[in-house]
Amino acid sequence: MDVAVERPLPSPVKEEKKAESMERGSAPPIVFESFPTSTTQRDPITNKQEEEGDNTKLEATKAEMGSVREENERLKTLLSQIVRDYQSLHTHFLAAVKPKSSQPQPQAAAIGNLLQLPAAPVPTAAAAEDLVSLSLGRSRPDAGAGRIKAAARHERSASSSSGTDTDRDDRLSLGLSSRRSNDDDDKKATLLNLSSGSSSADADADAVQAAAAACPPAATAKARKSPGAGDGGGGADDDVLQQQAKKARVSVRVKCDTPTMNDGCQWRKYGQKISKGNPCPRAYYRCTVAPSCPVRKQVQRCADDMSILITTYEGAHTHPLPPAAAAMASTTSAAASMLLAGPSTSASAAHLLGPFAAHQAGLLGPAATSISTVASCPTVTLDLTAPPHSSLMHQQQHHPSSSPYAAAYESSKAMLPAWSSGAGYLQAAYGGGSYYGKNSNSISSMSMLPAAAMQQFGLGMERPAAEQMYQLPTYLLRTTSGAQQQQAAAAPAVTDTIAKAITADPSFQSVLAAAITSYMGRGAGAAAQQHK
DNA sequence: CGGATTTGACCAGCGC
DNA sequence: GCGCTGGTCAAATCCG
Repeated sequence: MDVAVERPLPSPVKEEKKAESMERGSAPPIVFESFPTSTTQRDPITNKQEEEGDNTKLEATKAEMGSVREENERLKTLLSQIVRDYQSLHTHFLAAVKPKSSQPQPQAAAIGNLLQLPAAPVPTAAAAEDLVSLSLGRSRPDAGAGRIKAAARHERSASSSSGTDTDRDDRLSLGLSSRRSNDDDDKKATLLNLSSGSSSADADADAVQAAAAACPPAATAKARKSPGAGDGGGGADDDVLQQQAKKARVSVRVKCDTPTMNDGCQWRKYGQKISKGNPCPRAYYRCTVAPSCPVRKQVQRCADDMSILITTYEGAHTHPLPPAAAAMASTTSAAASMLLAGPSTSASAAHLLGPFAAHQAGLLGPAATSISTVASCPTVTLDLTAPPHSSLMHQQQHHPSSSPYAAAYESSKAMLPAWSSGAGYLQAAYGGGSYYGKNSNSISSMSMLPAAAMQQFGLGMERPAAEQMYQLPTYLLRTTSGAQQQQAAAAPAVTDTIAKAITADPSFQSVLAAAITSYMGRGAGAAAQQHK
C-alpha cells in the first residue's frame, strides 16, 4: 500500500516520513518521491521576491503535507485494523481448532473455547495440512490455486463430470477455496468461489466442482427412488455425505414482480403444489441446459409479502453454465459447500468474507444470510430483500466518511432494482448479454465492466447467535438453528490459511488496494480503468 | 409439430 | 398403520 505524491518536497520531510514508517514497523511505507530542488543550491542573495514566493509555496506544500500525513495516518489505522482483525481471527481459529484436533466437541463447548483466546498465533501442523486458497485477482498457480485446481480436476475426473477443463489462470477472479488434504475429506472438499464476471466460465467450472462435492449428481431425485442404491458404493460415510449433499439447499429471497427470477439458467417447470401455510403455489423447476443436470429449483412467493420471491436451489450443475448463470451457480454451490462443510468453514468464511461479503452483497442490495436446518434439510438463505443491516450501519459509524461498506451500500441502492426487476441482475451487470439467444457479445461486454471482482454475489455466512457475543464480524445475521452443525469438523484450518493468503499474497494486496481505491474514489468508472 | 406448461396421480418420508 | 405433506411423474393441454 504505497502512496506516491508527485510533488517537490523538502528532503527533511522525506527523511522524517521514512523514519516514521520505520518506527511503525509493520505499517507499509508511505513513500513521497521528492524531486531534486534547487533550494539548497541557490545563492542566498538572490531575488527577495522569489524567496517570498518560495515561502508561500513552502507553506502550501506544508499544508498539503499535513493532509497527506492525515491520509497516511488514516491508512495506517485501516491497516492496523486489518491486522487486528487477522489476529483476532487467528486466535479464534486456534481456539476452535484445538479441541477439534483431539476429538469433536459439542458446539457449545467449541464456542466456549472461543472465549479463551491464545495469545500468539502459531500455525499448527494440522493447519498446514489443510489447503485453503483465497484468490483475488489473476490466479496464480503458485499460490495454492494450482493445488486446488489439481484437486478439482481429480475430483472432476473421479465424478466423471462433463465440464470442460478450461484454463483460467488469465482471468480475474475472487475465489475462496477450502480443501483438506486428507483423502477421506476430499469427498467433502468445499469450494467457495465468488468469481468475477470476467471469469464466469471459471466460476462455472468451479461451481460445478464445488457443487459436485456438495451434491453429487448421483444424489438426486433418482437416488430418492432407490434409497438403498448407494449402499454398495462408498460406505456409510459416503451415504451420510450424500444424504447431506442432496439435501443442501440455497434459498434466495428477492423482491421480484415476475413469476420467476431470471438467474441466467434455463429451467423447465415440472410441477406445482400448494404447500402448507402458504396460499401461493410452489413451482418446481429443473435445469434443462443439459438433459442429465440434476439441479432443481423451487419458486414460491412469500406468504407475508407477495412481492418477495423465494427461489430455492438444490443440486449441482453438471455442465458448463452460461456466463449469466455462473455467478448464481457459484454462489449457491459455495453456500451449499460451506453449509455441508459445517460451522468451522462457515464461521471462517463469515469472518474472512465479512467485508467482502458485505460489499458484494451490497452490490445486490443489503443481504442477510442465514443457515437453517429445518427438517434436517440444511438451507442457506440469502435474503436480498432486507433493509440496511444494522451491522452494516455499525460499520458505517466506524468509518463514517470513507467506509467501503458505506460505499458498497450506496452502490447497492443502485443495483437492487436491477435484481428486483426480474430482468436479471446478471444480465444487467454483464452488459445485457443473453446466453441463450441473440446476443453473443456478453463475454466481451463483461471484460469492460468496472471492478469485476465486485460484481458477484456475496455470502455473509451466518453463525449461531451465541457467536455474536464474541464480536465476530458476521455482517449479515438473521436466524440460525445449528442442529446438524456439529458434523463439521471439516476444514478447521480455513481461517489460518486464508489469513496467510491475505497477508502474504502481494497480488491479493494489490487487488485489495485497488478495490479500496475504487470504493473511496468511487466515481466515474475509475475502477473500470483499473481492471483493464 | 415440437417444446413448454398444467395438473391430477403417485410415491416416500415423517409424525401421531 | 394411517394420514399428511412435499416432491415427482406423466398425460393432457397450450403455444409459438
